[in-house]
Amino acid sequence: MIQIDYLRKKGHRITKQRKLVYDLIQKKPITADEIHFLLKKQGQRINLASIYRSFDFFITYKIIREINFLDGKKRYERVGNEKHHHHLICRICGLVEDIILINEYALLNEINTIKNFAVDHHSMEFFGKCQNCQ
Amino acid sequence: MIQIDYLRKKGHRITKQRKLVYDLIQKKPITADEIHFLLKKQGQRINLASIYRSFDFFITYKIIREINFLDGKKRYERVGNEKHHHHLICRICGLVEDIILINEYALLNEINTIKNFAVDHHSMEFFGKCQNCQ
DNA sequence: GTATGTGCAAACTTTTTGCTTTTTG
DNA sequence: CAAAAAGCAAAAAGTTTGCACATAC
Repeated sequence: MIQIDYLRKKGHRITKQRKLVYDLIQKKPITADEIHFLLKKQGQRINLASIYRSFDFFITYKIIREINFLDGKKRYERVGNEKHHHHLICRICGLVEDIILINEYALLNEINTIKNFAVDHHSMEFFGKCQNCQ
Repeated sequence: MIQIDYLRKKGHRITKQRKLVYDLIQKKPITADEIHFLLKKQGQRINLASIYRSFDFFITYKIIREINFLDGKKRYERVGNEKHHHHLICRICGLVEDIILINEYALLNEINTIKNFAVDHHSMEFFGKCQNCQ
């Protein structure tokens, strides 16, 4: 709730809709449409436009970020305190697993120094078959 | 022209439009709209729908692949014989530079063995400031 | 109470599809 | 010439926006 309290202190209102969106994004990367569908099923009153506006809002505060799994939809995931991670996306069952890479530092260093490119954000997605689906 | 000849032998027609799309994708990652705009400017007769259908066609033969720079548009790039590469995307000038990573093998090995996830494709994009824009 | 945020409807952007006409081989 | 691909127009997805109404604080 630390993030939510912070936003409130900043003078923003934590509406029921924002909270619902926030809570769902905590669980796993999700699209606007998935959020809309899930909440409607639960009988919640929420509009797609509000979901998109919530995204903008949370992105501004770096509470969520956009990611893309090459399926034509934008997905959003939480930005927590945890180490920057990436995704394993199973083509069979659709499972999305977070992964933290031991060799990542070497990689970023390689880019920053050898290429002299100042990286401020990066994304890595790995597509294939998960343990269960192989 | 090896790829083009291969397609012809497969019984496909290499139309003027397909060739135009093919040639542009050879140069750099590009969107449907950019291709359309460029070709129209050159006075070529080509329809957006045909561009999208060319994409599907070339993707089927793994001659191009889809990539995503988180700007809401799908981009396509050539799949050549060159080593699998990734992208440095400058937020200032929009430059896209290909990069081949020394430490990539270690990374993929890490995923395949430690996570037991069979990677068949992956994408990495690095956002930031290029040498000139820093 | 009032400013901020939501709902709704319409617009906009990107991509896809059905059908007719054109063109490649 | 016949099959394959392109053009055109309309539709489908996904996302954004203006404005009236609702609500968090």
